[in-house]
Amino acid sequence: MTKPYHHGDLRAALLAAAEEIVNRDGIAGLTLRGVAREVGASHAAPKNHFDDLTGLVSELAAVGFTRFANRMQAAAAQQANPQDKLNAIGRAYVEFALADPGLFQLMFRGERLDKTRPALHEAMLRAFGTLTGSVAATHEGDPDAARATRAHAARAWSMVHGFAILLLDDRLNPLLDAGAPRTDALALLDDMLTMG
Amino acid sequence: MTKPYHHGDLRAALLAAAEEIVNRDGIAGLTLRGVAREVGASHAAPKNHFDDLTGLVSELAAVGFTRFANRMQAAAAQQANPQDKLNAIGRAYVEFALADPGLFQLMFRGERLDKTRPALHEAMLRAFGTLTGSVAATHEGDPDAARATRAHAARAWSMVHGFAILLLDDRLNPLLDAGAPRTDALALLDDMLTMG
DNA sequence: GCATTAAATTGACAGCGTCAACATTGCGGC
DNA sequence: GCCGCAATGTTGACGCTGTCAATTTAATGC
Repeated sequence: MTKPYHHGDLRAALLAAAEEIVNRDGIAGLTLRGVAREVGASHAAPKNHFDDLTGLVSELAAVGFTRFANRMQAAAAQQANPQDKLNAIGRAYVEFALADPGLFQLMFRGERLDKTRPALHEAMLRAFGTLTGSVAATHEGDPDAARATRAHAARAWSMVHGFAILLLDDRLNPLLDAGAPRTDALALLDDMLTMG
Repeated sequence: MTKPYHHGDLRAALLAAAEEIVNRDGIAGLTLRGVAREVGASHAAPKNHFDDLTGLVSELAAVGFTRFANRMQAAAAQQANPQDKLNAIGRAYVEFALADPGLFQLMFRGERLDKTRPALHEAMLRAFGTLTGSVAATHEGDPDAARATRAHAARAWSMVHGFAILLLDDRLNPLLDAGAPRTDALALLDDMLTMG
């Protein structure tokens, strides 16, 4: 907690400002100079903490994936049997996307991400491991467990991810109640998760 | 076929160049000036045919969605029963994404798309209508058809879309055969589509 | 207390999207 | 067949962006 140099933990301030901007103005509105401006620093200040825009975006994505993994684990912990845990993770997945839409989209924008950064790589492993691990738990004692688990994990993950992405991009509107699309979306997700 | 003005259908040439660039260099490499440069026009030439970058991107997305819809319809036409048609559409969905990755990602990048453009709006309706219509065909005579169809459509669409997106972003690598990820991905998709 | 190193600023550069002013080309009316 | 007009394309400028090099400021290590 050593009060650092000139500003007072500029690195954390930049990350916080970046998250606020991306959730408010979308990814297109997230700019290196804009973030610096927001915290009252010079336009090149971020260079010392993150090398370039890819660095800032990647570190912010790491923060996002860590929180993402925590949410999913917390949701799973409130359920008893494996299938309920998996459904709770799916719900947490979509709820995270709805709560922090800009951050969520940034986390899955591969082109501006350096996945070899340790913080990001580790956070991604933890988030995806939570999901795939929960799928594997529903296949205990299954004869052809390996193959079934792989397909099941890919299906569960693709389903909730596709739903979240399409939802954030207003692509599912034709299927949703025009009056309350947000809450209806979660109802629709429940139908998807619990149908045959 | 009237040979137009100075260039010779500059509009079509710009769209073709844009598609080549986006599939080669990714979305980040698609620039208004770069497209103009590619076809030997001045940097502001695109303004006459598309108002701005959003216009060019939207018209290119319209081209993409039209081709996308055609591929899905052609795939469905080769199958007899409704369930096979739906699976064929899912396969065509992912194969399109793999064949034209840049174009596919651009088509689902809502922030740079003007969905009110007639060409884009119509092409999107046709593509998504193909998919949801095929789902509805599997629920003929179903008692609670409306609700079941909605959830089924959302699930099928989310599944193939999430799979395509995660695949293009190298997110599914942990689940894929490292030796031949592309072909293995289609095998995994088949497992997903045909599992219980 | 001083040298060294980290942190932050300043100024510059090229590339970008966009706009306004201008030049060129092809078309329809006579 | 010519002429005015509208469509098409070019040029130049503006502010914005990311990035780099040079410089200044502040905190740390000895």
